[in-house]
Amino acid sequence: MANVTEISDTRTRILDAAERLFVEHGLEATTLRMITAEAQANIAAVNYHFGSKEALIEELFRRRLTWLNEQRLAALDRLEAEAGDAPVKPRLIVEAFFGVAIRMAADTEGGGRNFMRLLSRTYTEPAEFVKNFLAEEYALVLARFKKAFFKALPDVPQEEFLWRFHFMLGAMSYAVSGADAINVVGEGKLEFDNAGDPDALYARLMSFLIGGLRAPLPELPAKQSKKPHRKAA
Amino acid sequence: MANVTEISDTRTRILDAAERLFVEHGLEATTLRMITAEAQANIAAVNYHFGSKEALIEELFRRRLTWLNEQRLAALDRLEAEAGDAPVKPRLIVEAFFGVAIRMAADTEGGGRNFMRLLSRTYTEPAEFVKNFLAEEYALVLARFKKAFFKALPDVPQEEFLWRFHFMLGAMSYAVSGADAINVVGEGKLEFDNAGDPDALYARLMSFLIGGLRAPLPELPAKQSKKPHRKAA
DNA sequence: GTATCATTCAAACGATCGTTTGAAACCCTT
DNA sequence: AAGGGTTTCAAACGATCGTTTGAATGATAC
Repeated sequence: MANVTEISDTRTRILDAAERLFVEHGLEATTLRMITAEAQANIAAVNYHFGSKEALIEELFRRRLTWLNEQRLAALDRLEAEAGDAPVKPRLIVEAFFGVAIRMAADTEGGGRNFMRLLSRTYTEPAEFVKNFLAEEYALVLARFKKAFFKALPDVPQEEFLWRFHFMLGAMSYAVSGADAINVVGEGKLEFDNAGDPDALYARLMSFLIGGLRAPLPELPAKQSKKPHRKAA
Repeated sequence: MANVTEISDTRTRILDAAERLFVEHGLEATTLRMITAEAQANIAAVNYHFGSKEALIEELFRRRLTWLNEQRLAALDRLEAEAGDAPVKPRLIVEAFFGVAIRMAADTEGGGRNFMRLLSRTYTEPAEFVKNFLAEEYALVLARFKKAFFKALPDVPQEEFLWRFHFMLGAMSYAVSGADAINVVGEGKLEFDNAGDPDALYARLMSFLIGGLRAPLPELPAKQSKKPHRKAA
């Protein structure tokens, strides 16, 4: 162990370079040679420091995601402490969960923005080991927030809420992906760079999310009694 | 040309197989050998019928996306014809744009479901040629719908609306991705298979989208007068 | 100075990728 | 039955992937 206080700078350079490149090209299309070239390291350094490309990806997500979810839980802790036995207002829970993420996505220098764009996209990533890893990493924080939401929204059926939460995640994902995709919508006519004004993006997204969360409950089509089995049409 | 009425079944089998596999593994991770194996065709058939993997992907998107967008435009045409000079109600425009997509996503037999899941994910796809292709394919339909929305929502600033439209696309994307990602949220506790009840999903998503679209406008942070250049903090 | 460890490096590994080839098989018209 | 055009096939192409190797280099402790 050469230097304990500044653990192998190569490791960090590789992680940072990988983060940038994964956002730009995707997990599969980014090669270890691209990464090590950008990190100014040798190709063998990846397997030396991480063991494999897969392990590198996991470590890359872990170092940011752990922090992100800790922040989320801490924010929820504060809210629940303030509220005492009363339920926390839904809007505040939404802000605790998504606000931390949007704030992280606003960090252009520290790489938080890159990571959030990567994370958003990865939520629907097909690769099996990524899905499993994310599910595990999210389990605790999701359980806590779901519980808080259920308590805060007693009039909303739980299944309905879970869907709305899912939709909210989608909206946030696209909000963070930002200019990548929205230029398709905006046709370049308007200035669509959320890095230019993260506070505005935050305000916009929150309005939208709260609006969707608090929307009138849908009239669901004729409830098929419990187990329809839906044989023939 | 062997048979004009039933153009080379191999072509179609390859497209269908590719669609299934692309959803499951992603564009990059799906190899031509996997595709031709599933399609019961020879590996060379892809390059014979399409020219390249890239061309196969474009053709795969084109055959469904063209139809989808035609349906969207037709639906909008009907709405505008009914409304005459008056603006069409926002909720109806939303239903025209997203309803067609959700309905397509409900088609489990014809492959529409697979395609919509693929399309949703691909909207944030990093691959350059995919982005360009999608932007081109979407240009017309987006222009029409944006115009209709602007007319229907004169009180909403256009930039605000474009963001909300962007958020709506994200919500729909996740709605269609369905069980893939939502099991992370649902933890398998609830039954989360939108294929089981597409009508319910449609109703849920519409409520959410309309709620978000019609949400109170956000209070944007201190408007930096036009061109802030934002040098130092 | 020397032994010991951690790290870096150039080079090569086998595997697999998309693509190409040239011949065989097939189909339809004459 | 013969011919020409279309489609399929097994096999191979060069390129590039993630990974491994073994020696060179660096830093630390004795």
